[in-house]
Amino acid sequence: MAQKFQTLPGFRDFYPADCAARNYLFNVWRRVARRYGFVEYEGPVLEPTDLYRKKSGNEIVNQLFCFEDKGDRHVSMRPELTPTLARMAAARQRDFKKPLRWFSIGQFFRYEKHQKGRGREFYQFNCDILGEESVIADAELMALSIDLMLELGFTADNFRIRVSDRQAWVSYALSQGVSEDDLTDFLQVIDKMERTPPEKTEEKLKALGLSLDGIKAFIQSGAEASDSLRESLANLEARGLKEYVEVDLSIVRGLAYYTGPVFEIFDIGKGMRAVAGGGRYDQLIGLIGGVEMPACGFAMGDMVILDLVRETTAPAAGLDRAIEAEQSVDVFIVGADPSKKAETAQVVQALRNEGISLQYSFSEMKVGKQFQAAEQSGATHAVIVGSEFPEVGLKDLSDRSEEKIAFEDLAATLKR
RNA sequence: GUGGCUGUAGCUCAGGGGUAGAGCCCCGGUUUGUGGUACCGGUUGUCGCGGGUUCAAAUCCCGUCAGCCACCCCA
Repeated sequence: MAQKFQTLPGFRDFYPADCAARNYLFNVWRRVARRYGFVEYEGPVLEPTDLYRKKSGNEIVNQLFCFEDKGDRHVSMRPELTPTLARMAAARQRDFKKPLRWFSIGQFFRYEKHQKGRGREFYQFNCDILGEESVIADAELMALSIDLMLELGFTADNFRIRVSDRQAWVSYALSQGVSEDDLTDFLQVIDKMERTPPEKTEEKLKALGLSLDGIKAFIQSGAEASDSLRESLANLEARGLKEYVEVDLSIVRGLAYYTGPVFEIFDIGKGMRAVAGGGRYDQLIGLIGGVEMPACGFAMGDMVILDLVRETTAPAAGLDRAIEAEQSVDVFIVGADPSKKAETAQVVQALRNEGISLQYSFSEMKVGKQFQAAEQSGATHAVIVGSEFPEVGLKDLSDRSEEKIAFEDLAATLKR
């Protein structure tokens, strides 16, 4: 009895339809990034574990795919790209004109329990602007993330980008007498406020010398709370993107390293899942790479967004079309005369040389079967190579019309 | 890490102590140069794995592994 193998927990097989879906998403990511003038880069999949310790502390090691290599090095499959980006940008920062507009599409690994929208292996689109202090850079990333959603077929009915400003909270807290050392704790309370009972939040705020009412009033103040929010909002409005944007100061994002505007894209509806998120992190490159450089960026993973695409009618239709197109050919060659095998091969290669994608049957098959296969191949046309060669039949598979045509005119006719 | 649900054909699932089932998919055929429908036929299972109870276990019990979902976390 053969041993049965299956994928490791949290890992996925990509059958052709899955790969087609993934490619569709990658193409959208890449197309929109290019439209914004971003250039693609990539880093190693395996990095020293310390690279991630430095940024996020020791607890993070629990969620890393880490091990010792044969040279006794402590290494990790990358759980994210930002530390790699910080290292790369810092190492050769003099080589590039500022600001850098870099994006990347890659695979990441986290040793976590597998559940909906989350695996141990996933793909992520990362998009960062480095060496730019202007809040217009933040707005540019927000606009880009909105365009990703629109490009996938979503509308204002499906999603919102919720924007906030960590700096506004820091200023508020300091003005209320919160000490520098308590800032991280304070931001965490705000971050968890939505899913924590009010009494508990109140209790924690009291310990910091704050009141829940005061916090609520501050959240109510919205964009008035921050100059950079007002500015980025005005920019997005000028772009005609206002309907997608919502100021929500309750968003601060879990990560400690954000220093300014932060944003998340949420689906509208019961789930309210975050499909993308990011913000400004002006200290991180200095911390990791030793070169002070302001920066902002965001990321979008493949799992939640593809779930959402599949659950939403118009985007799902676009995805399905792409999946079908990727698995189809233009033409199917029907061999109607077994004695014309050489001629069939000649036709096959001649058309492919013209850039036409095609399939044909490798083994002898009844003509009826071949048309069935042609149907399933997604081809729009069938070319029948038979005893009349070099005259061939060109059949339009959708309306079943057929014409006789000289082989030498075939490619040109098909490319019309 | 914690909890709930589920594991039967490639897929979706029914059956619930006594001969292993359906639909879909796949393959072949319906008289040999024309396809989507229809009809006929065919392949596929240690009923997740291990143990226990029983004359008898896919079925009941225990364990284990895996999957899904939620919590935690989310770079």
